[in-house]
Amino acid sequence: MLIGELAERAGVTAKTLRFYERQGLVPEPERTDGGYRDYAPEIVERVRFIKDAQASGFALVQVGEILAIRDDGHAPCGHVADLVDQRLTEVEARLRELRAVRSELRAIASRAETLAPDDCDDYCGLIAPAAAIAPAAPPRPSP
Amino acid sequence: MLIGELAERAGVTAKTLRFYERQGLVPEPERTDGGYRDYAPEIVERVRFIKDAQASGFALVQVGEILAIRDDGHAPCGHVADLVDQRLTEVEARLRELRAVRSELRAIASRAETLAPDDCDDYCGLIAPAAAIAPAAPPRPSP
DNA sequence: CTAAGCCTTCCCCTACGGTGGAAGGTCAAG
DNA sequence: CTTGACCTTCCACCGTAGGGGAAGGCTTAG
Repeated sequence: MLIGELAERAGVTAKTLRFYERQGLVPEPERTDGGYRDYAPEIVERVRFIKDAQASGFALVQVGEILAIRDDGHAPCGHVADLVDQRLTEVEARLRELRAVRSELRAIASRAETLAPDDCDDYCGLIAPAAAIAPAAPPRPSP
Repeated sequence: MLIGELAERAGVTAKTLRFYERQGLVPEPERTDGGYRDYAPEIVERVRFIKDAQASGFALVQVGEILAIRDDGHAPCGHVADLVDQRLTEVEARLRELRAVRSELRAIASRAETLAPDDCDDYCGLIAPAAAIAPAAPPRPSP
């Protein structure tokens, strides 16, 4: 199977497949006499798995770890459970940040309904008070 | 005021200030005879405003738009209200995505408690069903 | 005179997941 | 023989918000 066919069957582009190969997510396939990549049919499943794992919120590095364990002949379940915990922590942190930003934006929106432009003497009277409420990135612990 | 002093007063680095200048967020200041940037004192407020707007969830491009309106002598309130609506829409979309990812990760975590590694015959029995549930990026509308 | 502590410009690097394009090789059909 | 569709490699770039460090200039105190 040439790269174009694999790409179509797996729902990605050929560029993406070469990228995955460079990242070590997809093994280097055989080559035809002409130098074309010649994939075994089961690679389709591998690429689909990569897409599924991405859709579940894993970064490609993590997908790579899972695949590497699998390629070593082990069941990656334990490592996957660890990765899930990691990702859940990250995702929840990001959710908290975004909720803070959202409430800040909502506060601005509600101020916008009451503040007359004439009261706006600094750069923007709507925005200025923001820093006092949502210090998302604390300036203290700089590594 | 030289760049180091402005940096310290505004709570950013000198690198950041030069970056803001390149992005058009801070006007090019006068220069001393020696070629050093020499800022007017009120620039401190401008840089602080940039930080506040960032903390409220605006991207630097958007802060630039607000400042440009202000520099034109207008009150940017109307545009700010528009920007707030835009950002709210984006932030809420991102929140929905992240919530979907989170519930997907939770589903995997709960499957991990029941699935024995032996039942895991494909790449990872925990992950595979994901695509059916959380198709975050629809493959159809590709521009 | 010289060393320290500022400042200058310049270019590259980070993470993330690819995308775009140039220059050229391969393969099958007409 | 040529055209067109496919493939190859390599290099560069997208966005975001800067950071790292080199090589050199300015200023001031000792």
